[in-house]
Amino acid sequence: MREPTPRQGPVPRLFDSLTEDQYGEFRGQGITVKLASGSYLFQQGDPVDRFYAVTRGRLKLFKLNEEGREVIIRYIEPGEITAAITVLKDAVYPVTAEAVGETAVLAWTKTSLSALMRANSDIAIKLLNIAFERLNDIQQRYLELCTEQVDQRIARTLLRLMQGAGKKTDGGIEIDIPLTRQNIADYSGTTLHTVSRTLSAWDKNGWVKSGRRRITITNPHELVMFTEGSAESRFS
Amino acid sequence: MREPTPRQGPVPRLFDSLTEDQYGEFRGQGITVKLASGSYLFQQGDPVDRFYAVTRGRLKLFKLNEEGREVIIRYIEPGEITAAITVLKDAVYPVTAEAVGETAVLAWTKTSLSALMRANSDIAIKLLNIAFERLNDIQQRYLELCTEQVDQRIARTLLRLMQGAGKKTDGGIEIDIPLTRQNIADYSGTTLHTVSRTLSAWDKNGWVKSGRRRITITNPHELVMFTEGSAESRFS
DNA sequence: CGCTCTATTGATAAACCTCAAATACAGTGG
DNA sequence: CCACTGTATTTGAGGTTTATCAATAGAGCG
Repeated sequence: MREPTPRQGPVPRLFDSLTEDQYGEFRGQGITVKLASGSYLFQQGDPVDRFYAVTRGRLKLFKLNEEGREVIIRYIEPGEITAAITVLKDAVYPVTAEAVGETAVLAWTKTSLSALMRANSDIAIKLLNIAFERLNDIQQRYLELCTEQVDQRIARTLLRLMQGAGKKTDGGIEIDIPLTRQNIADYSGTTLHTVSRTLSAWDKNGWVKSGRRRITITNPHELVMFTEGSAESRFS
Repeated sequence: MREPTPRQGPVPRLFDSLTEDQYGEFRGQGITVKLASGSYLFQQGDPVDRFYAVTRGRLKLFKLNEEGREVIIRYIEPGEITAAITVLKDAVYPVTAEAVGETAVLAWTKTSLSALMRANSDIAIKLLNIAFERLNDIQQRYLELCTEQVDQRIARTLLRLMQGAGKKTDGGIEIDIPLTRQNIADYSGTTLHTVSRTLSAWDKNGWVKSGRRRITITNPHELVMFTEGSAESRFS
């Protein structure tokens, strides 16, 4: 009995505990927003007003420092949510959300989510779970940034992107996001030049194939070995 | 009408929404654990079984990488909680918690916290708030680690420690935690040598006074300016 | 007073960034 | 189909930051 609105994407994991009726009703309260590639859903410093679930495309969440350098916090894939802090308090978004490719999101107001939380206590638990997962992820990456060399971090970045947006092709697993060298640098904590050099080396190695805004991981296993292997197996 | 158990420290902010009776009852279900300085409350990889609030002293939360390098995630001060993920699922601790100085914590079981959450729905909200705060904090530090130079990060580390554990003295604000240069390095993402050199310079500057395991910030204002000032005002 | 842990400081080296220039690529409009 | 344009990528050279290595000095403790 879902489908009071036409199906527009995966059901966000947040709503796993809802019945189809409950989800249908809640979904009906949300507004679909279509975003052109590169447009901002919200920006760092804006007052928080909505809570979002991505249904198509993806969002890049990033922070800018004072000098305008961009650091990518994470990509929000279809079925994932963002800006959940909306429910809790008046705040400002701590990050900017930019659409990567043609993207659609569902947007709900503060009040609508609060009502849902009151009606279904599992939602708060689920939100808490998601928050802890993200805390874990960023803490792990913080560790890596502190202790690992740049090529190891780039390898990890590719594997993470593969995890979230990998598409099996005959040549390997393609990362289904148009990514520039700069984007990968912003995700790995380095510069586009270093990323370019590293990918070139791995291209020759046969670990990845990459072109303009396109990366295919041809040998995920070696890449994993490289992230684990503590520096002895640096490529020659 | 609190005090079914003797008062042993501040009421954790998590419990703000409880009445004194409710808090008293819940507190009665917790067990006080005393920790000698340097002992571990739990370790990275242990199965999660308890949820804790610090009542005296403090906990250092850190992660170790494969080579044994330590990275400090945060300090848990009296009145703060940790290991809240306990309530949610079977997991392993993603960090190690070590007592810094003589430390006391209250420990509750999974079931006891779950019961409280069912009885008082504000607890889940409060937990969510705390999780978001910590997410924010680590994301901000992740940004800083990506974009700032080491002396700027050390300055920020000192200011953060001052915020959490600063004690006004006649000479300035003393950080009331015994910290080695290595500790500060582990919190700033650098080495003890670099920290030592930097603190020496700032000692000559008159910004801080530091000795063995002891740091006093004599000029917080200049230190703040330094974190904001984008590199032009590097000390001579 | 010797032992251990911590801190300081210098010298050296490595990793990586910055700057610069050339090249490749994908559209676009003629 | 092709030249044109803007963006993305590659690659080299050189410099800076910061880690590493090594040696010494100081502080606290039994």
